[in-house]
Amino acid sequence: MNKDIIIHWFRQDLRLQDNPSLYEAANNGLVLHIYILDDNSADEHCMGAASRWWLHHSLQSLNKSLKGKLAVYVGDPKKIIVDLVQEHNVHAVYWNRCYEPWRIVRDKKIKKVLQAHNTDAQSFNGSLLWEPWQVLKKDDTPYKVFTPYYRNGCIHAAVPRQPLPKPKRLGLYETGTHQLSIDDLKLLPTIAWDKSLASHWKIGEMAASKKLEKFTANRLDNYKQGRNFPALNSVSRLSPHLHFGEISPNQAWYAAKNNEESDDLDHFLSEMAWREFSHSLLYHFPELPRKNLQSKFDNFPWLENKEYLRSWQTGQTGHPLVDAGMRELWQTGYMHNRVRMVVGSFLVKNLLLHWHHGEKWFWDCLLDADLANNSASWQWIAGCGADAAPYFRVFNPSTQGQKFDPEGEYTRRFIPELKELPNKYLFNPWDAPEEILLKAGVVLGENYPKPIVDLKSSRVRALDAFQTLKNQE
DNA sequence: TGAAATGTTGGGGCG
DNA sequence: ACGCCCCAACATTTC
Repeated sequence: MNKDIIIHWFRQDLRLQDNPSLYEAANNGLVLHIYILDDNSADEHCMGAASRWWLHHSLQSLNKSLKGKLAVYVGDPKKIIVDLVQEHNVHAVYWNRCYEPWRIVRDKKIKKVLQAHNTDAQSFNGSLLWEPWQVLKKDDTPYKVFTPYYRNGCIHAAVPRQPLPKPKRLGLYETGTHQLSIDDLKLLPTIAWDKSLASHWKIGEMAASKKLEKFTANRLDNYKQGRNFPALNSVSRLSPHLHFGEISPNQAWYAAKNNEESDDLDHFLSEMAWREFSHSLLYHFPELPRKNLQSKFDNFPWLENKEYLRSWQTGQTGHPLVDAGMRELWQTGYMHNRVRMVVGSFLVKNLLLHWHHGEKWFWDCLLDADLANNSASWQWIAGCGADAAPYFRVFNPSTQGQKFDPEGEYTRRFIPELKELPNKYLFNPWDAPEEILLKAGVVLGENYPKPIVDLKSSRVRALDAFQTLKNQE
């Protein structure tokens, strides 16, 4: 009978480096490394299909780093962990905190039960630079505006923890009775739609570290400007790695800081801080994923229109930059941030569909789907969030295309049917003279859709809808 | 981390 | 030389 066994429960921290819980566990005894797939606690925010695909591969990678000793389970974590504690004389269970409201509720219960079993249960900070309860205004209420949150709150809070090394020994303990394999979690899709995803991503801690290294070494110098141009390779694309914890924000923060000071560096750090801000909002406003933070939006006259929604989801709106973004999402599990804003604005404003529809679709399709970031960002673009874009800030997808994809490289990459169309009409093919369309082999309504809404009138319609809220509140 | 409408200014054409 | 108009370029306001 071994009294020194500690469980490290992997959750959104699928890495060995800079893992506070794992570090503590490995320094104090034999470690039983576990992962539990819990599909029943999250209600409508059960993990989406793209995320499950990523998770499968990330677990494979982690298991390899653990020499095949990662024990995986499916079901209720409370029952599974309590059973393990009793069967193996585990004296402590450690994990890194997650901030989804359903997880907070669940984990609190587990902590209580473990304490009742005289088992030490400890949680650590492995996913955020600052804990949401540490960055508060002077009156102890949470910040609702980003700039003071970051400039006053974060910067005056304690500096983020320096990354921890990988533990010297992993203390790999095996239960001996364990049966399930990662394949048994059935995370991969039954129809093989994931082939195109695979060609775009390398998954796992090693790949994440390399990507961070390359980003901070080569590309940070043009980040501030370059991040607006979806055709460029100027953004980090670290978001899925961060979401699954293949890399920690602390690692990214300090890797970036090791470069010389610059506007680009500052901008990258502030983008990292947006991630912190979203998590803080979700923590302090647990209804963020469903409920408008500005309640006057509860009466917004959203449309219900299945055709609109379907066209948006499949990248068939007839507005090239919107369609390019939506097809990028479908094909790669990712969308460039500039384009996320454009498609978001288009859904909520030009199509007048509820932001929940966008939030749901992104949740299912994005490899970096993250409850805090996704909810906060949709509320931001819809105008109903805490520090949101004003509702009347309607993006014009044609103008945005001309500004941020001037050569059409990004748009043509995902809409090959418009490949031959000259730049002048790439973002407004409906204005192109007949002979130019003919020459480019484009037949609107046949091989590329006619626009499902007119930009000018749909913008006016959106502003009118917004006006109806004016008298309230 | 908007875009369109409206206002202002200043240069050039022209009577 | 002058006033007038036009309009591009830029600034400000509004949604």
